[in-house]
Amino acid sequence: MKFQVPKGVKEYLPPESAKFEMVRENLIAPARLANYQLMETAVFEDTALFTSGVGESTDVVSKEMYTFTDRADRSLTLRPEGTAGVMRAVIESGLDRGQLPVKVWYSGAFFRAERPQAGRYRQFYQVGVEAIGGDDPLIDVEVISLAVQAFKNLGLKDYEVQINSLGDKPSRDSHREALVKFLKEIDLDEATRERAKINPLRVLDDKRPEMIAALKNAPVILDYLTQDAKERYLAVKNGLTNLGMKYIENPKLVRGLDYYTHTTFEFVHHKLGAQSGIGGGGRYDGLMEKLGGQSLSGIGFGIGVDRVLLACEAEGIELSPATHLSLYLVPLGETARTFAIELLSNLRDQGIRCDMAYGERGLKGAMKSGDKSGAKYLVVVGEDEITSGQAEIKQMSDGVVASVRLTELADFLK
RNA sequence: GUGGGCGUAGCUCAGCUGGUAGAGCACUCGGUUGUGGUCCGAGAUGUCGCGGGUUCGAGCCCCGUCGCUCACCCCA
Repeated sequence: MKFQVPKGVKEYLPPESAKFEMVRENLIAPARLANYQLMETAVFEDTALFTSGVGESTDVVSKEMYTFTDRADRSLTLRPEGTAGVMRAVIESGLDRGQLPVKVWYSGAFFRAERPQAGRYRQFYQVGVEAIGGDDPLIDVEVISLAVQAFKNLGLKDYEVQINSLGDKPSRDSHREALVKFLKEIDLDEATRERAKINPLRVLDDKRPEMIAALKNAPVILDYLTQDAKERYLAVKNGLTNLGMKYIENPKLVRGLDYYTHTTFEFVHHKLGAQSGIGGGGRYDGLMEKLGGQSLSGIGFGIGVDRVLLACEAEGIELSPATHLSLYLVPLGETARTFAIELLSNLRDQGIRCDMAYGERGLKGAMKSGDKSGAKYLVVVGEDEITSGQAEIKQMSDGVVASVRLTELADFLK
């Protein structure tokens, strides 16, 4: 039996894994600077959390969940998204009874049982933030700006920020009424008619050219916003403009999860294939209450680490690891090997990144591995060096050699 | 769930109208008993995805199957 990685799971192995690490760190950094704190929540949850939180009618819940039964016959599901779990944990722990807003970030694997494709995996990685318990439109601005800042730090350019407002309940209700009426008058295929019945809003999201044409004059929610919703949307847009952030209004932007209200946004990259959304999110007033908590609003985003990595590659962005090996030791003989491992341990104690040639290899072979390790310096340690305490340290880039006392190696490398 | 493309060495791939399996890179050792990268030499590695069929003979043709991949749907 030859085992292989489960279908649709993308693994990151060295040396490419260094790029993944870089991307993830860059996505997290702006959130840390803005006082968001880490939240590490359950990877699997009670299935009902997602069916009621994310919404029965969504594709995610209706056909993409990894659901299983445990030994006590509980129905559990591998998390397909991050917000519901975070909300559950906040309510459960009472974090929302302290100072507001609660600002948290998370990073980890999520699971959806879809047919794999470029940039779409069954196990994928997201970095997300949530700001819970604050109605200030400036929080919406902050959340969007965190993502934009992260993209900027990475050097991403060829993408756009799309925004829309889904309004509050009264806005949605009157728009829904108009939309249903509109949809009744045009020709729809079976699947779309079905979707229209469950959640007409999502019909607008159709990307097929003929549907886009048919929906050209469909009522858009922006025309049905209540005064209040309109003002709040305007405040968000003004906030973005004040920060010098470019965005494109997309009145048909409807996100795939049911809990969104008011501000919604999506980051779309231009050089990816069909899966061009590198992140997205929005406001979710009402979600917490629906999950059994108090009535607090919230807003957050999820950014796909896998897709941002692909986007960086598509733009030709160099993602080299920030730190590399500074010293490589080549021991000659058994005594030297024992000496070397001890020396390594001391150096690492002082924060030096170092490695050595293990095994009994010829000098040439050991030098070669030193070369490939990418270390900045190399030191050969044999009987002579151990007795004299003096060694030659070689700079690998140009072969220049200097003399150094072994006891002063750490200082030399710092 | 539906459709297209592709499965040959660790990796990237070649392999003619069917004739008995190859290159480059990487790896190990040596040329140089204590100094890498270049060069030269040597070595190791394959159930040609799997199963069946046609044939004297199949990596190549046919059928099935599994996997990967891209796209639809949808999303990170």
